[in-house]
Amino acid sequence: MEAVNTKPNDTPRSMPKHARRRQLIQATIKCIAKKGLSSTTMADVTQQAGLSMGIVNLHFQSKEKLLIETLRYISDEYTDGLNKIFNDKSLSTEQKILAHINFDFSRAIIDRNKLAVWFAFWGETKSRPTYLSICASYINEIANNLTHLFALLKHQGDYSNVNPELVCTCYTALCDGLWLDLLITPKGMKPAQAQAVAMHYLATQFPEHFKNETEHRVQEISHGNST
Amino acid sequence: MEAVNTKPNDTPRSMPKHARRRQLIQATIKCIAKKGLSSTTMADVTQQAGLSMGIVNLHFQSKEKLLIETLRYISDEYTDGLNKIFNDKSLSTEQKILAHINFDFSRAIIDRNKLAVWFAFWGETKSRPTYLSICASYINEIANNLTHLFALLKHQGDYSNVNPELVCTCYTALCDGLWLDLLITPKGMKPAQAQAVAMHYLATQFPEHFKNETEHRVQEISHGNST
DNA sequence: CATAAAAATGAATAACCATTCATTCGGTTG
DNA sequence: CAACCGAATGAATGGTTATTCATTTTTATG
Repeated sequence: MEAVNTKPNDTPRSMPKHARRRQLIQATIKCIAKKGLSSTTMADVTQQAGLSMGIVNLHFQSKEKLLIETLRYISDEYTDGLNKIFNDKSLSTEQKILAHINFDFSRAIIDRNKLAVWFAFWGETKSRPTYLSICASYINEIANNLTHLFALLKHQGDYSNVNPELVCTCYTALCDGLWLDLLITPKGMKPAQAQAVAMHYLATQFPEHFKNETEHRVQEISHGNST
Repeated sequence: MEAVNTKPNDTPRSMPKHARRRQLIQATIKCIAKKGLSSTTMADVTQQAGLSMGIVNLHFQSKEKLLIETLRYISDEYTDGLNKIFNDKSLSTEQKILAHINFDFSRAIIDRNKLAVWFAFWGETKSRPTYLSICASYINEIANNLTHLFALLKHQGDYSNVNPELVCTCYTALCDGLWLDLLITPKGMKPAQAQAVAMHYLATQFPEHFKNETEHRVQEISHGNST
């Protein structure tokens, strides 16, 4: 009964399998961010993890499978986080949507390392059916949940001509596009700004709920405004 | 043995240099779409072009330079097309914005081969300063033009609380996000639909100008709507 | 403590790939 | 037509890289 601790201690020869796999996946993310997907090698990944060459094949069989698991990892992290919000019974519809925005632009998610990984994989979906199907499935899941939230909100105000599906498509695309801004112009676009932009759109659809929220956010950020 | 050529006429030993370069760039785009950036090889590209191995180094010195020129090619094609619109004196502000939407989702631009290329390069910007700077520069140029158009439109209606910069950021991000939808869910999202979504956002900001335009577009596409 | 099982190592291997350059080809010129 | 020259070729080269596996290290068991 040696209660050897499961603490973030460095390389206790034997971590549980899934932990070692996770360590390698995290190293992969760092490498893709640092060198790009196209020039990330096994040697890079194992070195980044502080382990030896053969370790990836031991745990993942092949490089390709490591990459697939890496995509699945960030995609699961993302959907799990969102599902916690969607399933939280203590939150109102409005609060869930606010929580979505906060989550979508939270540190853990829009960390530029991970953004680079997202885009790298998106860029390969056309040639790798496996990547495509992983992406397609999380996209559908989230779209269903969001559409449902917007449909609920529609009946909590004077929103008779809101089209929940359309709003979901628009809002989702907007968030993805803001991720691109965060990746490409990190100096020019801050997470809080991105959030304000997303909120600004929601306010156009659900002014009774989000108008005030929007105005103070946008004001904090942009100084040149209405005349 | 299929050397799918861009030109009707095959390989007249000596094309003008720039034409040969363009041929190789187009082959590169096809290869990136077909195999992904990370496993596109020189052999792939030259074979796709129906030419011999050494040809890329002859015309571009290195693979890396070929890739840079490929990014520059699609980025120039994009900005040139938009600049033609922005500089067209026969178009009103409103017409320019409509032309932007049409262009942004026109066949030539949202061809899925090219979308795959865009995302592949975006995914590498974090590790390649050259890619980043090419992207940053076209993004800025377009943002300036669009912001200007929105600022002009603001004074052609009752739009006193429109913030042109904010609208530009939002609209641009939205368009990029819609590109992602077109890339990843090609079966689920058609170009015309993407246009309708973008238009829908513009109508929230400039209803006097785009409201009608939007309604008929959205109706054509989505059937479940307002109640 | 001895032994077995599991995990990890990293040198060796084989496949792959960008680049080079001596040679060939095709068009042009005088 | 002959001589020339830039364009194009593609076999050869040398550097990388994913994968393997015999060996070593660590943990678990009795």
